[in-house]
Amino acid sequence: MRKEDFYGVTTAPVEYIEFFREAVKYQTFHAHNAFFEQCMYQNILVKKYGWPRIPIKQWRCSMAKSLAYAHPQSLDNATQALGAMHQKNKAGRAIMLKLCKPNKNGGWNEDPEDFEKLYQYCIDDVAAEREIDRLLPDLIPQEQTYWFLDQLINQRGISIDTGSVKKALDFIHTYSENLNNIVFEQSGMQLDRVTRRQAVLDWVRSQGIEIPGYTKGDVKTVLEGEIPEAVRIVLGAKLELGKTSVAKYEALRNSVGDDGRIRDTLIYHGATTGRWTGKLFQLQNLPKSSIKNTEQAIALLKNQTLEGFEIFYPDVMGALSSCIRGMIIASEGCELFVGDYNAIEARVLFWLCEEEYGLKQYRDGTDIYVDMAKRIYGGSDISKLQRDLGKRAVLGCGYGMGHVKFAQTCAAQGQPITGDLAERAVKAYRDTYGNVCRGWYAQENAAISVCHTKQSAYCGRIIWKMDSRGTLLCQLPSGRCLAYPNAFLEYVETPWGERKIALHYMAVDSTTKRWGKEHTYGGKIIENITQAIARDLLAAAMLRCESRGFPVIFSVHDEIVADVAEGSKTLQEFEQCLCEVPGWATGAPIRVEGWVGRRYKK
DNA sequence: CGTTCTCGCGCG
DNA sequence: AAAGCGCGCGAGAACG
Repeated sequence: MRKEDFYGVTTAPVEYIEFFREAVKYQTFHAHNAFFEQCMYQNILVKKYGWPRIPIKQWRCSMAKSLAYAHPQSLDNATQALGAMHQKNKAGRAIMLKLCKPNKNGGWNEDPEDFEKLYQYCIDDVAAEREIDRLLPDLIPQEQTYWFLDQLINQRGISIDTGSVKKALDFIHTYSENLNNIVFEQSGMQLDRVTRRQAVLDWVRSQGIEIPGYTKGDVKTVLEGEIPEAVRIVLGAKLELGKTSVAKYEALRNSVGDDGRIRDTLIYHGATTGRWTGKLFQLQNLPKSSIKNTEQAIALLKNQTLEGFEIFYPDVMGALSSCIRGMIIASEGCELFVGDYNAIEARVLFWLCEEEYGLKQYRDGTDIYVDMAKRIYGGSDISKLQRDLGKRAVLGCGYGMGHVKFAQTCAAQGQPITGDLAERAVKAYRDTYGNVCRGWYAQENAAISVCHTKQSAYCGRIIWKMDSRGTLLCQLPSGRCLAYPNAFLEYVETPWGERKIALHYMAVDSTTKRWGKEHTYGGKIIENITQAIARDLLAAAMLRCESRGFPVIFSVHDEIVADVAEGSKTLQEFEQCLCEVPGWATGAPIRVEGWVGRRYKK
């Protein structure tokens, strides 16, 4: 970049450096997605041009603020949702992207008019960022601390076994090409690959076979029936190649840095409940391994040809999918310390609702799933399968699920049950943990009443209040608030056909990504709060880990992973660190299980 | 031809 | 009494 191109100002950069040297002593630096800004500042201005380093703690991020206030992530959508005066300059953004990429002839776009528009885009962006930073409430101090930790973790990155990733991609490409060739032959040259949903469905139906949709379940059901061999082969190929999980190897290859680490994969407060979400190589949905010895599979992946690998693992794609977690490895001279919170949400739910019987069970170490199974089945001799149903009830019925949905959920998880049994399970849960059910109605009523009166109110461990922008706030025991923007009351028709008042608010729809009207009810509110409290416990533990010599590399909702110098720490110290709870959570019955190893696994 | 929507997958 | 919830990404299909 020519020096006079810097924001269109022709003053010598040296003056800026002096200005920054002074400013860095006492100023904070604000940006929307400050991680990006930090990368550019550190790697270009500091490393190449000698500007002064800005410590993480002097950065602030309006994207983090927007997410924590249950508003959209992107600057564009956030300014729209807030009705800001300054909106994102979309045309300018298009120019920026154009100037970033080579043109068709491989040269660079150097149109001076485009540069003028680029400068204006930068100015507009700063105006929009300033305005929303002003409109949005600051993070509370505790959350600001968690955001600093988030930035540190995202900069630190995660060590990846890049050699094995490369080998797995070779296997995947060869194997899927072979399989697609077979599909091509078997379909009479009608289908070149099985990922074309509509084309495959049309073809299957043309073969006289009925198929409702193209989900794994739909395909499996059809495969169980009497069908032509060609259809069997094509649908079998769909199941093998339909594992989106294998695409994660591609994601890894595309996002790993030259030093073998992936960075910037966590989004602070990505979910409205405060949970971290993921991007690039999304860590929150890595498939669990379905094979016994993943270490062995990865060793074969390293040393064998595809043909050799296939002898040990005929389900090549399934085996590779099982190896993905193992691509995350400890850094040189380090070990992974991994800790998992046992049934964190069920425990937090009882604590939130002051459900004393459930709390006592967890404190006493009762097998709570067996206890629930006894109540459902009415016997005392509980089989493994019956305990499984008890577990599904304990983990699934805390947020108001009805028996029809419960039966569906069980079937989807491979344990189909009768409607009668589903009814008994739901009733058993509600009878046993009455305070949980009372919590649904209490929180819903409190939220609605505060929305109506605008006066703050306690409800158990929660405080509800309205802020000056009309956002309904749900203050958690940690002091953090969940936000329900533009809250208002309106009638809805319930699933059972009744008309009743419901809490409405604006939100980013998690599937459509659009800003729109939503409404909520007791079970959902309790779920939001429970998930949020579990996240607060996790965040507090991550911070403790960091300060006690367990450098955190990521977390997955109920699990913390640290990359620790070999021999410097014990597992017991780590588990102890995770088990502590902040003062606000005294009495929450937490249990942690940990392990140490060189490769990540589940 | 590039962007947006929809479906399907996998996790807690 | 009643209604589980929270995510992101890839690929294809639809749209402009």
